[in-house]
Amino acid sequence: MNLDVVYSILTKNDYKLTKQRKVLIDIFIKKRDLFLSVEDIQKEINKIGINLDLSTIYRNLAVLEDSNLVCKIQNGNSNLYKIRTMKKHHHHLICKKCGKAVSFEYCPTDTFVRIAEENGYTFTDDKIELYGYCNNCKNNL
Amino acid sequence: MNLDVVYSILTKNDYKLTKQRKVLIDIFIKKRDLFLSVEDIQKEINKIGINLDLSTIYRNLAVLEDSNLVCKIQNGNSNLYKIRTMKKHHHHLICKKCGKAVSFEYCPTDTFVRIAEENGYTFTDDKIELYGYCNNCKNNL
DNA sequence: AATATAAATGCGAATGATTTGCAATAAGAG
DNA sequence: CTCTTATTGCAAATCATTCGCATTTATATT
Repeated sequence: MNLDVVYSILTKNDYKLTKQRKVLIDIFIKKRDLFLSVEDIQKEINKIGINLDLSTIYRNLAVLEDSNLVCKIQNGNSNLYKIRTMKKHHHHLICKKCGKAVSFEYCPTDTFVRIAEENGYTFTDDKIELYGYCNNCKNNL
Repeated sequence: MNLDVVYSILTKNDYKLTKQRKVLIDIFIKKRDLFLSVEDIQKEINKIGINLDLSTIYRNLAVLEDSNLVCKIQNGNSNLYKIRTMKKHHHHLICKKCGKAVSFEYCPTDTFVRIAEENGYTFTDDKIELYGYCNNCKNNL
C-alpha cells in the first residue's frame, strides 16, 4: 500500500487529494505497523509542524475507511486506526504496550459457520483480535 | 449463574446487596441471553416501575465486571453487557439485530500462540466475536 | 491560465456515552 | 439500635466524536 495506490483509490472514489488528506496518509504510511489513536495521529502531524483540526482528521478517517484503506479497532472507549497493508480478509495481533500490529490471514471460517449453524444463526462476519507484547516491549514492561 | 450465586460472589467481594444492585441483577438474569445496552437496561428497569440513575447503573456495571459476573463487548461507540453464563474461557456469537448471544468454548489458542511467537510476540489474550442473525431475526430482516 | 462548482476545511458548538463530586441515604457489622 | 462506610441520586464535568456553517481549495471546464 504505497502513496500512489492510495491516491489513485481516493481519486477513483471521487475524493479530492487535499493537502490535509495527504498529510494524514503520510503519517499512516510512516507508521504503517502501528494502530494509532486520533490523538496519536494529531501529535504526529504536529511533529512535522502542521496542525489539522480534529474534525478534519475524523472526517478523513471516515473517508479512508469508506475506501477500505484503513483498519479500525476499538480500544477502551475510543478507536485505533492503522493503514491497511493486507488486501485479503485478515485479523490482527496487537502489542498491548505500543500498538504495533501484525496482520495475519488465519481464520477458521468453516468452524465459525458451523458454530453459527449449530445454534440456528446465519453467519455474517467474524472478528479476531490477538493481544500480546511485541519483541521490543516485552523486554521493558 | 443464579441469584444466590451472584449474591454470594458480590458479598464475598465486600459489595453490599443494595436494592438497586438487586434490580439490575434481576434484569440481567431475566435477559440472560441478550447483550444489552445501558439504555436497554434502564428501559427494562423502568418497565417494572423502578428508575435507577444512569450513574448508578454504570457504577454497578463496573462492580459486576469487577466480580467477573458480566461479559462486555463494544458496539459502535458504546458497550453492551450480558450476564456471564459460562465460567470457562469463551467467546460469543451475537445476533446483529436483537443482540441475542450464544457463548461457545471453541478457541484455537495453540494456533494463536504460534502466530504470536512466529512474529516475536508474547501472547496474552484473544478476542473472537462472531456475528450473524439468529433464528428469529433472520426471518424478518 | 482563468473560472466555476462542489467538496473539504477550520472553527465553535452540539451530541452521546460515561464519569465524577458531593451531600443525603441505606446496608450490614457489632 | 447504632455506627461506619459504601452506595445512591443529582448535577455537572469529561471524553470521543459529530455537525452546522461560512470560507477556502481542488479539480473539471472554459
